Amino acid sequence: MREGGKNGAGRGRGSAATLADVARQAGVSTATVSRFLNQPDLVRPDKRARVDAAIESLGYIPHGMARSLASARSRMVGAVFPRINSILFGSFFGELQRRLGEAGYLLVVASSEYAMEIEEVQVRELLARGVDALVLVGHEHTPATWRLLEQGGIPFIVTWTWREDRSDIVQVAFSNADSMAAITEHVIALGHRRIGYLSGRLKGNDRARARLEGFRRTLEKQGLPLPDAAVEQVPFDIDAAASAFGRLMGGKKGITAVVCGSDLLAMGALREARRLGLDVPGDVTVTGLDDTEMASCTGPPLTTIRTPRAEMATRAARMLIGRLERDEPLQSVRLETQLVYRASSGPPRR
Amino acid sequence: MREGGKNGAGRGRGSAATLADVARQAGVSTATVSRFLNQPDLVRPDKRARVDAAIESLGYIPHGMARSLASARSRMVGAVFPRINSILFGSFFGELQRRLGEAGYLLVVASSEYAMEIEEVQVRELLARGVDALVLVGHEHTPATWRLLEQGGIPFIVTWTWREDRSDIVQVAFSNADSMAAITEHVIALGHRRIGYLSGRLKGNDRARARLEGFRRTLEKQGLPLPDAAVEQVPFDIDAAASAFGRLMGGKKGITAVVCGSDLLAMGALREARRLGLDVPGDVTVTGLDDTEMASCTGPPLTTIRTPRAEMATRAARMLIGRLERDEPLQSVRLETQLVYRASSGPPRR
DNA sequence: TCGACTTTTGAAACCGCTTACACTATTCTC
DNA sequence: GAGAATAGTGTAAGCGGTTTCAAAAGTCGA
Repeated sequence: MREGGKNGAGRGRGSAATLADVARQAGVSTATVSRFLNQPDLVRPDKRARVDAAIESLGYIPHGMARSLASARSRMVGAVFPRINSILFGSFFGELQRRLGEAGYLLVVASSEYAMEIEEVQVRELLARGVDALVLVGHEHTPATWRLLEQGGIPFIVTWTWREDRSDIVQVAFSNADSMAAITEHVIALGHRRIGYLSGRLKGNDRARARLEGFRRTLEKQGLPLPDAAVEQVPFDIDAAASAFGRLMGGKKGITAVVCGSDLLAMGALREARRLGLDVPGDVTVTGLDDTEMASCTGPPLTTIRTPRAEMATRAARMLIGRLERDEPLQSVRLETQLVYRASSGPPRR
Repeated sequence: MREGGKNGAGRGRGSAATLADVARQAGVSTATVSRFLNQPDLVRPDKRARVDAAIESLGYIPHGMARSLASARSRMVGAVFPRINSILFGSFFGELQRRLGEAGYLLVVASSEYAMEIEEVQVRELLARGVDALVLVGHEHTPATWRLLEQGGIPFIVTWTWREDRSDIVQVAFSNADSMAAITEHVIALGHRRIGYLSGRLKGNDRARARLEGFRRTLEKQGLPLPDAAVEQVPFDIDAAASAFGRLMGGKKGITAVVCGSDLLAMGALREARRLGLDVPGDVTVTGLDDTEMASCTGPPLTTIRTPRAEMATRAARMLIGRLERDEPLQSVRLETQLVYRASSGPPRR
């Protein structure tokens, strides 16, 4: 360890090397070091080498915050999800993180716990942190949140809920209503006539609302009845779904199929069916929506709809990067979903 | 290309109000506004009101980066997980985020994809971003990573893998080996003698290695054989697990139980068992480890070990906050796990 | 070798906020 | 009511980079 420095000072305890230290050591100006870091081609090879060596020898790590402050770009992208610890958003978010990471961006997440007021706080927080862009789930946000987005002056993308009528908003999403309609048609085509619906909480969740609407629309179109008692609304939670399923099957409603608003709810339903000794799909058909990783592992494997989570993430990330790096325009994309027919659905036994 | 470009255009938040604007509008100095933001009690009520009004009327949002730069604290905590999009880490991470968020900290995550070199880059990146603390998974990291942690000068916590011999490191974790030993004992107690093991990749994953070791240790202790062919190692992936399970059950190895390194792998095993027409647990017992949310929904419900993910997160968050806010010392905590006996395990048929 | 250009550089002005320090108002003590 | 102690405020120096601007260095054709 050499101690030959001019002043001897500068190497405090926690004080890491700064760009100025590097400049001094390399015998160049701070501007040159900065250029070396950001646009190496602007620096002549010989100095480049000197700076490189200095950085190496000092173990210099650029100070991100200082950098952001000076350049007005944080290279962070914010995302607010209803819940982070769900397989659903997890797979989306993991992919998003990966793609952004490849381009040198950091993903910063917050979870709103399905509450719009919390979301508002989170958006404000992320904006304050200086994220360069924002990814949101759904179109439902408080007026204040919209205002923040507007004033924030940064690009943002709405995912997960496609709305035909929002051409003013950049969306990378799929139609929840159409997806649910598709699986409902499948169930009807199998011959079911008395169909129950198990939904997640509708409040603050336009995905859930759109799905229920898709279900209703389809039943109506086919002239099938939907008694109020055939719709259950519960928190997104396996246990809650299980007991709701019990309620749907109880009484003498004669329900032969339960369409669930998501895979998670369907899992709760399947578990309860097993507990009640009901055969699926013999006694009752159960369907999900999402096609999560474990949909193929339930007992029985779940008929569901595959939603393009990874693709949403990839597209959103690519678009955002294009916008941030090369000022390319953002453009809405509607993605498609697909029915995955497994063993949990079948014709009613009658 | 737009003329005048870099200079006037004001990218980012462009014309957002600054603290100086607020000060001017309120007729006080910037120092006072800053105090108002950070230690309101130091400001007299009348000025406090004026500043408050000014902030409100200007829609002022403090500039996080400038703040961090000046105060040398970012109020961000970094975390590097092997994979983000897994239920496993998701539940941990969601809780962590919540707890930290409550205290005004932002969680920034990166995923290493189970590769130590990537992890190293991520740690460097997070450090560069100025996180105030770091949460890691496992004890296995590259030498350079350890060096970074050392030099980084910020507190960090290792989670998920308890190691008795690392009293120098702050851990909030459980023993993977002991957990696996416990479930293996359960399987042996049921009467199984020829037991297969389905493991995730061992490289760069000390959790997986510890689990395998716990399994081996228990078999040995009981004097049971473990032919090489009875151990399969695959990527963490349901499909891979499924086919590995097929290989274990193929041939005439006479295996009556397959102990899996994680719930995810067990799900793959169950799926394949169903496909092969094997009855679980009649023909073969299958166990997991983690007790993920859907372990109760597989067919049949999975016997597994509950790992304290939420508690790890809570504790880690609390400790870190205590350290960061009140300079309290960090202290290792060993958490316990618990066998959850469900329907996928039972005595061998014969 | 000289002048017209084209790179490369360094000095210095910020970026927006925190905070040490000095100073002025208040409150307290006797 | 004077002097000491305390509370509240403003000034200005950073924090560690980026970027503008003009000067310095290098290139090239004649």
